[in-house]
Amino acid sequence: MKKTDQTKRRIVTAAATLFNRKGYAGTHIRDIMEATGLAKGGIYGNFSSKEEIEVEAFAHALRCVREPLVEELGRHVTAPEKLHALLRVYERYASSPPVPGGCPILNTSVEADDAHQRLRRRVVKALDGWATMIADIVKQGKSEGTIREDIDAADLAVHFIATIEGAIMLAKAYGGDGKLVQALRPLHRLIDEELVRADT
Amino acid sequence: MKKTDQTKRRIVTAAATLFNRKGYAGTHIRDIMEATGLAKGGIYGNFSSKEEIEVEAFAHALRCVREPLVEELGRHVTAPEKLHALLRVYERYASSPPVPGGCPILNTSVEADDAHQRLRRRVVKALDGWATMIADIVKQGKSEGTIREDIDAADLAVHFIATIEGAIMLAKAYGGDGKLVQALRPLHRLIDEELVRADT
Amino acid sequence: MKKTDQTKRRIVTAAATLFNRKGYAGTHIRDIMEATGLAKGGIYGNFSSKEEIEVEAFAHALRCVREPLVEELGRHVTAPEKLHALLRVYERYASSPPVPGGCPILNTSVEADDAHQRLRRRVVKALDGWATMIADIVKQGKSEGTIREDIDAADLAVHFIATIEGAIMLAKAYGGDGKLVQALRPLHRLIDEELVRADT
Amino acid sequence: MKKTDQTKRRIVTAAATLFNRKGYAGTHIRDIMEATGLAKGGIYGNFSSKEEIEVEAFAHALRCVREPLVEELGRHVTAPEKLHALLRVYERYASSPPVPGGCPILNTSVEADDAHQRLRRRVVKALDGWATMIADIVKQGKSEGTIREDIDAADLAVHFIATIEGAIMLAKAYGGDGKLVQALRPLHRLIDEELVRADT
DNA sequence: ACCGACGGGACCTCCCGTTGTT
DNA sequence: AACAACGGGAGGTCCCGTCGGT
Repeated sequence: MKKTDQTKRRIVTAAATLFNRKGYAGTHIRDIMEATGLAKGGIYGNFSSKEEIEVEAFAHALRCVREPLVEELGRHVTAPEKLHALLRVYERYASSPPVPGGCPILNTSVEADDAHQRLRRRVVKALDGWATMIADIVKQGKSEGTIREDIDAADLAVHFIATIEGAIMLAKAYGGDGKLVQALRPLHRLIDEELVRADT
Repeated sequence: MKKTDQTKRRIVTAAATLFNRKGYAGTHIRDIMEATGLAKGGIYGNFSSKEEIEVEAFAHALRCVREPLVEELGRHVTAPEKLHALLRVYERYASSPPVPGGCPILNTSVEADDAHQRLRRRVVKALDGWATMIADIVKQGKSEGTIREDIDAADLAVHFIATIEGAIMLAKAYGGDGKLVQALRPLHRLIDEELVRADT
Repeated sequence: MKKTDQTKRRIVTAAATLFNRKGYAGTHIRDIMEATGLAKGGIYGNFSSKEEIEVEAFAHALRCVREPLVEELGRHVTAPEKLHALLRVYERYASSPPVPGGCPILNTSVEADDAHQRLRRRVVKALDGWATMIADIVKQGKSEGTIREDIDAADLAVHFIATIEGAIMLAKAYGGDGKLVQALRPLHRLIDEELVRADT
Repeated sequence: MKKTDQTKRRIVTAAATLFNRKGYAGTHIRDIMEATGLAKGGIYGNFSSKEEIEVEAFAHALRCVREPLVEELGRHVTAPEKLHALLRVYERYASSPPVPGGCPILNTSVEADDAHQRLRRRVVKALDGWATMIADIVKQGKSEGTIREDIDAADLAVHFIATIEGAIMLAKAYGGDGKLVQALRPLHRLIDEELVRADT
């Protein structure tokens, strides 16, 4: 029972990286075999199909992405600080991403067309969760008086997510983190301006 | 000569849509055959490989994306108006995209890993061209006095592009244009605030 | 009418060389197109199928092989001289073959299995003709008193042909004419010994 | 490990016959599938490419050719006897060849043009080995006093090989072993004459 | 008479998933 | 539980031959 879980974990971990780097269609069972050192039987004994691996690997990638973020947010107190910290977490995506290959949400969303409804639904759920997380920070900021009351939390959350994801795409295309920092800089300024005005 | 070009165009057009919707790895020659009504001979008589189709299809998709944008920008005079118009063009991406399947730059960038260097370079070139286009509008705004002098044109361009691309990703994931509009709204406000402050 | 023949000749000549070098299965219509500068229509307007080209190309190759041989034999009078001359003709096969690629009879014979009965029959006819030619020389030698009466003309002819063809094979494998000369040398000696003994 | 080797052997054996009969270009994977009863997965699980099968099949064919020859030579003592025995082995090539389709060295040599350098090198190696084997017999004959000292071992070996190969070609073309025996008969006589003169 | 586009099919290779085996 | 062999099928490429056009 424990051995099984360990092997499943090995497969899922390796697959998550491969899928994130080469896409779902571009990653073959053979790649996972090589990455895990397992034979075919070892993989299909733990998963019934490639799609099942895809779903679990995506879930695993999400956990890898979320954990360090939540941890980092826990280190800060006020909402603006948390938002700044969130941006800084993503600014490190190019140099040291939680899962190699960029943001799994972005990558999966782009590839998950009509033929991958299962993954598409998971992507939406992940995005909803992420948006809620940001919106909650904004609400906290309103409660604690650090963020203006007339700011639409949902709007801001969606705006942040969009910019962050687009910035990660740029980072992947250009191959460095320069564009990432550049793209997110206005968000830092946005946070400070909301705060300032909140005081006024 | 005319017949060939016509058929090539038919292939490229169909392929551009297919690639944009299902990805490069996820689109098969068979799909292109069905979409064009051609047999294999008809396709490989005009292109020597799938990769060649990919490259030309991406170029075609770029033209489809750029043309309506340039056209729309030409209808406006001042820089802020142009920037608003640019955002509005992309807000229509969910309901009526120039190429079905979302933004070809985004989609190609996400799929183009180390194994597709040729496409990756084209993506970077496209992004550079787009950034230049936006930066030029900002510079024009400075000249005409509608945009503050201390705005960094390049930063703003990258920020816009990131947000727009991320918003298109959201639109594709959620399946409507609600998130798109939501994500871009702060950019509209940003434009107006730059202008206001420029007056001050 | 004259133009057609000229084009057919161009095709046949080019095809003969290609077939002799790369084999029938290994030569494609595209190769013939490139070698002749013709398009598909130009080829299939003169021949109804690849097999028809094969048959005519083989016939052409045979003529190319036979003509210089007959011509050379005509320059000599006695049978032993003719036989020596014949061997010398073939000793030049490696450096300057009448058709590039070796002996078309050998090449065609090896490739012509059950699926190429038509070519196989032509090969046999060519071999029969060649054997007859050699046997006739031997018979002439007997008449003129230069060759012993108890020599079997047919046996000698077949022996010569076998050795010559095998020697050509060696020349192709090794890439020079050293082995060719080496393999045929005993035949020269054989001729002289037959003559000497005939005198005894 | 045992199962694999068995299947590989099955593939190699079947392929050797097919290649020898229909040529390398003329033999398709489908033919090997039918001959072995295996599916594509079974073949490409044991060999990475058709070329790899070609190389191994040629090596196998060589072994099939050499073994009975070496065995037969071992049954004789003196050099002339061995040479006669060698010829007799090849005289049986038409009726019962070690590999159906004729001599693999001949067939491979004829087909192996510039595009098959790997096979061509193997052919040369096989021919060298064969020539050495014959030359060694001649040298043994000189030592034991059954063959004249002034006979060039290498020349004789090459001559024998050429005649034998050419004779096998004739046998394949004509479809019986009559020509084979006819072509090799002078070699038998040559052996006896060398012996006789050695005594003088 | 020749060109060039195309249909249709075959070939090699690879890939997913199953099965027998250890 | 993991391995290794295999079935079955699809994908990209190429190739023969036809047909409309010039």
